[in-house]
Amino acid sequence: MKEKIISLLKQTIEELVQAERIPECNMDTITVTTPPNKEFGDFASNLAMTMASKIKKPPREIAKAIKEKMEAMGDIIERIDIAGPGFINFYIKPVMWTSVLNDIHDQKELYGTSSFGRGKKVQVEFVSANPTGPLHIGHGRGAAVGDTLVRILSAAGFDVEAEYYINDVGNQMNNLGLSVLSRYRELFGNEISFPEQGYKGDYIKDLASDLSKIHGESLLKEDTSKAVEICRQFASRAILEEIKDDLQDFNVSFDHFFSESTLYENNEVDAMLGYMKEKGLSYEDEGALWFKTSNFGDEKDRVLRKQDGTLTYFAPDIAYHKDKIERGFTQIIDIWGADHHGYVPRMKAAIEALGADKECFHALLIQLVSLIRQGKPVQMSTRSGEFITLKEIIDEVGKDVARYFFLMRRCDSQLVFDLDLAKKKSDENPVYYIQYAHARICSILANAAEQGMTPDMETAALGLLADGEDLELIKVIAAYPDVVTGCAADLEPHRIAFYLLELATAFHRFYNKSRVISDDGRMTKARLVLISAVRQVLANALALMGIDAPESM
RNA sequence: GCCCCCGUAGCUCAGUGGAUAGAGCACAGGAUUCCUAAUCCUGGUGUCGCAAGUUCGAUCCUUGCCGGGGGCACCA
Repeated sequence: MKEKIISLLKQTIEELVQAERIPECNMDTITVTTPPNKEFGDFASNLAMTMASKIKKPPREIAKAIKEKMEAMGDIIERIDIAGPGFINFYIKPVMWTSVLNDIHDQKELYGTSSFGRGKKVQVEFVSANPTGPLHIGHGRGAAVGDTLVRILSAAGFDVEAEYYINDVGNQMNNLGLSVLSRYRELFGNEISFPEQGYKGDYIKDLASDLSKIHGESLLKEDTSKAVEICRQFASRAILEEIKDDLQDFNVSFDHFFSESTLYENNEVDAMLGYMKEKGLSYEDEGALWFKTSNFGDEKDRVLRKQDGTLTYFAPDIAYHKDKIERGFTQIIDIWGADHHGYVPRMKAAIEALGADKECFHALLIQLVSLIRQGKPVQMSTRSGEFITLKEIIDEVGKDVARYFFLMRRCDSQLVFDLDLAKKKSDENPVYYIQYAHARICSILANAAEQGMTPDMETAALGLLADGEDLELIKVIAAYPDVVTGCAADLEPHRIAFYLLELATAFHRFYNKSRVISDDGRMTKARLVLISAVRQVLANALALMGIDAPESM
C-alpha cells in the first residue's frame, strides 16, 4: 500500500514538473511514513517541506499543488489533507485495504516476500565457535540473530548463504588435545599436571572417557605429540558433531561449514601473503611481517606473522575473506560478539586492501547476554568451565522461547535473559501470547469447519470489513511486507519480534470485541477470510524467526 | 589515555530530522450464560543523561561533558 502511494506521488511530481508548476527535483528521496496519530491519515509525506528550501516556495503552497493533482487521479485515495507546517496526509479508501486479503490468499506463505534484494548474492557468517567446547548462551544469541537474518534476507529477495567458519587450526586446538590427554591419563591413575590454559569443563572428562573405551590404555605408550594429535582430532570432531546437533535442535541451519584448515590445504594463506607483498601492503619489521592497515583507516598496522614464525589469527582470516570475495558475494555479513569490535577496522582495511568495496562488508556486533534466575544473576565464566550452555537453555525453556528472547532486543543492546519469565506460561511471556493468537484462530477455523464453513474468497463480501475493528486488523497485516523489507535493508531482525507482538495484540483485541462465527452469515464468511489471513501472516512472521505456529495450546 | 555500544515512564525496552515521544511488565479497578481468560477494557507518569551547535524544526545529526558496559596483543 505504501509503495502504491509512493509511485502515485512520483507520478504526480513528474506531471507537475512537466506542467512547469515546479522545477526538476530528485525523486529518490521521497519518503512516505505512517503518521503517529490516526487523525493524520493512513500515510503522510513531508515532501513539501523538504522541497520548500530547494525551490523557494512555501511548503503549504507546494503541498496544495500536489494535493489537487493527486486527488484528481486517485482510485485509491479518498482524500488528502494538508496539515501543520506542510505535511501531506493521505486517507486511503477503506475498501482498498481489503484487497490485501486477496494478496494474502493468493500468496499464502509467500506473502511478505519481495524482490527487494534483486537476487544479489549475500553471505551471512555466524556462530563460528571453535570446536573446543559446547555452544554457550552467547553463541545462542548469535545463532538466533544470524539464522533469522538469513531467513529475512531470503524473504526479501536476496540469494543468501549461511556459513559457519570452523577455527580448527592453531593453539586452541592444541590446547584441546592437551586437555583431553591429561584427563585421559588421569583415568589411568597418572597424576599429570593439568595444562594452565586448558579447558576445565566436565565435557573434557567425558571425551577422555570415550577415548579410553576406544583405545584402552594404548595412548599412554604413544609419544606425547602423537597422543595429543589423536586426542585433538577425536575431541574436535566429537564436539563439532555436538555443536551441529545443538544447532539443529535450535532450528538453525547452515548451507556451508567452512574449515580453516582448507585455507592452508589450498595454499590460500600463502596466496594472500603473496598478494600483500606484491601490492606493497606488507613489510618486515623487528622480525615480524606487518600489514599496512593504517593505510585504510586503522589506527596502527597489524602483524600477520609473528617473530616466532607462526601466523596470527588475522592472517588466515584475511585469506578467508579473500575467499568470500572471490566467491562473488556482493554483501558479506559477519556476526561477531561485541567484544570483537576492535577487530572491525582492521577487517574493513583488509577488505579494501583486497580490492573490494569496503561498503560490502558489514560486521554485526552482538552484545552480551546475562542470565537471571530468581532475580539474581547467574555467574558464568568460560575459563573456569562454568557456563550455561545453549543446550541447557533449550532444555529448560524450549527452542521457541529461547529464539524469541534472543531477538527481542536490538543486537547492540545488552540482553538480560530472565529464566523465570521465559518459563512462565502466562500473559507476561510474549512468546505464548503470540502463539496463542495463532492457536485461537486455528480453533475458530476448526469450529467453523465443523459447521461446514471454510474461508472462501469467491463468496465473501469483503466490503463488510472496511470499517471498525476489522479494518484496524487489516491495516496491521497490510504493513507486514514493509516490515520484512525494512528488517532486510537495515539488518535489524528484532523488528519482526516487535511486529509479531503488535499483530497478536491487534488480533486479541479484535477477538474480544467481535465474534467471528455469528448469526450474520455474510459477516461470518467475511471474517473467516480475515482471520485466515491473520493466521497466515502470524505463521509467516513466526517462520522468519524459526518459531513454531501451534494449532492448539 | 584512546576507541566502540548504551543512557527514553517505577522496571525491561521500542521509536523518529517533523505534528500530542510509545509498548510490555509492575500497580488499581472492571469484563466471560457465547468461537481457548495463555484473552480483553479503563486508569498516568517523562528535564528522551547534561550542555552547546547545525536546522524552518533535534529525543534523533555534530561536538564536549557525566554515568554504565565492552575493547585497546607479535591471544584467538
